[in-house]
Amino acid sequence: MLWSRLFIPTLRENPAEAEVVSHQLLLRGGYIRQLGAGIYNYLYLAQRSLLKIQTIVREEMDAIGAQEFYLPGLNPAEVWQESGRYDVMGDNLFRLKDRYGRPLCLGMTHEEVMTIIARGELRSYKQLPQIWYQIQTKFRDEPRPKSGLLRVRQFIMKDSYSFDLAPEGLDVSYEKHRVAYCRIFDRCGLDYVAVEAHSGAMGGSQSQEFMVATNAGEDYVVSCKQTGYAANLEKAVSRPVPPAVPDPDGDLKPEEIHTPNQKTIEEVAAFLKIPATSLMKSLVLIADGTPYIAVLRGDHQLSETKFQSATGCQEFRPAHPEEMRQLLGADAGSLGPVGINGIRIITDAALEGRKNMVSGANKDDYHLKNVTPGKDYTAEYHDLRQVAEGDTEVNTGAPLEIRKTVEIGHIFKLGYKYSHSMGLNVLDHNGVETPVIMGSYGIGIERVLCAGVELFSDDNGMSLPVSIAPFEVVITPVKIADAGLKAAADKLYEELKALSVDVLYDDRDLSPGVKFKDADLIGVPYRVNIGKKLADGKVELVERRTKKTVEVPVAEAAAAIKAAIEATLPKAAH
RNA sequence: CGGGGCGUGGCUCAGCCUGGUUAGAGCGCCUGGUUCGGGACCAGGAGGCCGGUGGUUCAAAUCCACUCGCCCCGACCA
Repeated sequence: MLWSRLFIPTLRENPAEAEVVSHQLLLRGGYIRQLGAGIYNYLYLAQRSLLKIQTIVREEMDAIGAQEFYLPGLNPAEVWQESGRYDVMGDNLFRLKDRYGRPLCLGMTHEEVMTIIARGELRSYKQLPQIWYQIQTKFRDEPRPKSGLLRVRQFIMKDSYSFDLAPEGLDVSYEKHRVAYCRIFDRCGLDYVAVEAHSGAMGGSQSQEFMVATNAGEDYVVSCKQTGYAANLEKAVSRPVPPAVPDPDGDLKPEEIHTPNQKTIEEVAAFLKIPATSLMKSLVLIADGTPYIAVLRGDHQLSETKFQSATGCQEFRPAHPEEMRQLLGADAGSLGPVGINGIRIITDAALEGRKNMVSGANKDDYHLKNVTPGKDYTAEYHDLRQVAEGDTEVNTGAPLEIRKTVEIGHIFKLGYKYSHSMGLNVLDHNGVETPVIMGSYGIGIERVLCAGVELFSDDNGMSLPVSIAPFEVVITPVKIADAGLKAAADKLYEELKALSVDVLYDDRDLSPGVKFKDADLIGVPYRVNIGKKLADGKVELVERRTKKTVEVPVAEAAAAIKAAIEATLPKAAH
């Protein structure tokens, strides 16, 4: 492609609205333009990259025997009503009406539609397993679109669905996807981790997220370099930092102590001159209308997802001040689990075995010392604690790391949720109607691009992996008006095209600095400078990411570039 | 939905508090010329109903009200 003929509107300055790196660079590099909040135009460069990503996804999905469909983004409301998600999704689902007033919605995913196809056509176990996928635009009315292409209201997603007769079959389909996803993200040149994930409101048992570490992300991943353990913070488990001081010995009885105006853990700890690890934190929560008390070590944080799993509730919130007073007779700051009747108390497992700790006394300005969980109140232990900095791996005690990440893919075992709610059954070997077990697997196409940009950029712009860069190489004659340079560039351009290299030819009549800056900005992985060294029959081959420059004879340039590109591209699966 | 910020040529921003000639700058863009190894230089030029509506005033980019849009934090998020 001739750069002079292309629409690549690069920007010298960062647009004011862009905060995260990928957003800034995609805007500056002329990849995208915003149309509205969370709605973007993908211009030529973005489209080229996204198509390359999609091609990789297709090849790897096809390689595991998945079949590509294309399903509507516009769905009748009944489809979603049937599964119950029309209500569950709330405002996240875009809803509209047709001219006759019939309710429709825009698909966020396609479990329902796929299930409808399946239940109409899959009749026998002989037709299983099936893996169906599509690459489609999805819509979500995000409460807060942000971070450029990372959280948007319209985006492209590869979603696939597996249908199996039995859990063992699902295990196979799931594993196929896991392997395919690794191949896809490897081929896209990303550094990622597959982590254990919370299965969420979707139901289902096992679930893994593919995460890329970046500050632009919104998820946290806990990982261990030594053991390879990796999990979403929502689900991660760890060994807490041991208590700062040992618990007082003896079979002591709870005893009130006056703690005037000492409310927060820090205040109480300072006042009593004991570390936060010797305190108990009591939280009053209203889950699906029922009050609960969650008890944790003073320095620990409640994990919302773990609390939800422990109680099995749909949603919960902290109790209002009046509710706390009404239920426990004291304000937040003096609450504790001792002497409570009729409220379920859930204690974090980190308190198991502790004794003679300090908790609130359920009496303003008083705390209790010598509280022993399980003795002074009934302790029902659950893992409620969010993993914190400094924790160590459960089994080995190896150090854990907490990193901010962005989710680029998710695979999970759906189970029978849709088969049951929507009636997807087949006849098994014995002619008995059996519900089909499903899996669901997604990849955010734009997020793969964003992750590539986030991962690989410097002050000059992006340096995308070869496999997803819009072009593989850019030819930059230093001075296009120089007939000799132009002739050499023309020739190299033709040679590279003949070798099927994705080549961009910067034939613009601009000063070299501008062309170098632009090339660096849009992130083309290789650049060939054709300039004064041509007098010696040489051109420069520059690697964008490392800035490494080698001189090669013009005649060998095309082959050298081809070889460099080949060397970086992992092969497709078959 | 709660909190904060911002809307002025394509981009980045100044001007607004303290109303008053023709609304500015840099970058970009167009024309001509000189340049040509990391965002060149000279000369000339085009481009803005100051987000919208209503109000106050002799007079509004500037003050007031409403409204729309965008960004950020929080809440939320298969």
